[in-house]
Amino acid sequence: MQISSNFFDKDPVSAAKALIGKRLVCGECSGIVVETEAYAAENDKAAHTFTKPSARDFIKNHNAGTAYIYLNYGMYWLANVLIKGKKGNGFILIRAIRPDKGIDLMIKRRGMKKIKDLCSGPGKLTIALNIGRDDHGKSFSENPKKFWFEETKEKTIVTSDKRIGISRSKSLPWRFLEKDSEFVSKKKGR
DNA sequence: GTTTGGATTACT
DNA sequence: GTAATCCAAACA
Repeated sequence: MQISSNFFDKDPVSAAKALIGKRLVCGECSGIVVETEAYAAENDKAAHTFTKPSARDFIKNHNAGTAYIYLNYGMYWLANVLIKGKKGNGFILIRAIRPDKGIDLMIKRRGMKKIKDLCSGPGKLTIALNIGRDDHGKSFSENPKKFWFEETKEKTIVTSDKRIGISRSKSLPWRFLEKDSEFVSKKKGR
C-alpha cells in the first residue's frame, strides 16, 4: 500500500525519520529505506536553499512530494523529496536502501556483485534505480509516477546521527538510519 | 568569460 | 589518500 498523500506535509525532520522502513519502488526495482537526512529550507546552512536561489524557486514552484535530483561532484545524482510542512519546508535526502526486488537489474546497472554495496549511499542508489537528470521535478506522490513509497510491516528501530559529507551545520542530528543495518552508507557513524 | 566549491565513489 | 568530472553561483 502506498503511503498517505499527506506524508510530505510534515516537517522535514519528522518526515525523514518516518521514511525509514518504507519501501521505495522504482520500475522493476524496490528497496527498504534505511538511511535518510533532513534539510530545512530555513536556518539550515547546509541546505541548498541557503546558497542556491534555484532551490528556493523549486520549493515555490512544486508541490510536496516532488523529486529534487541534484548532480554533485560532477558525477553522482542525489535524490531528495520535497517537503512542505506547516512548520517549515525542506528536503529529505535518500541516502541508502536495502535492495528488495530487481536485485539482478541493480547489479547489472551498478557493475558490482555485493548486494550490501548496491545501494549503500546516495550516489549508488540512484544508479541502481536508474534515477537521473530526467527525473528532476517528477513526483513521488502524483501520477504518472516513476517512483513512489509504500507502507511495510517492517518494525524498524531508527537511530539518529549527525549528517555527513557536508561542511556546514554539521552538528544537527538530522541523519536517520535503521539500527544495525548492513546497508547504510559508510564513513563515520559506523 | 573565468573561477570555485561541492549532500560522492571506487580504486590504489 | 585521491582522481574523476559537471553545474550553478559568484566574481571580474
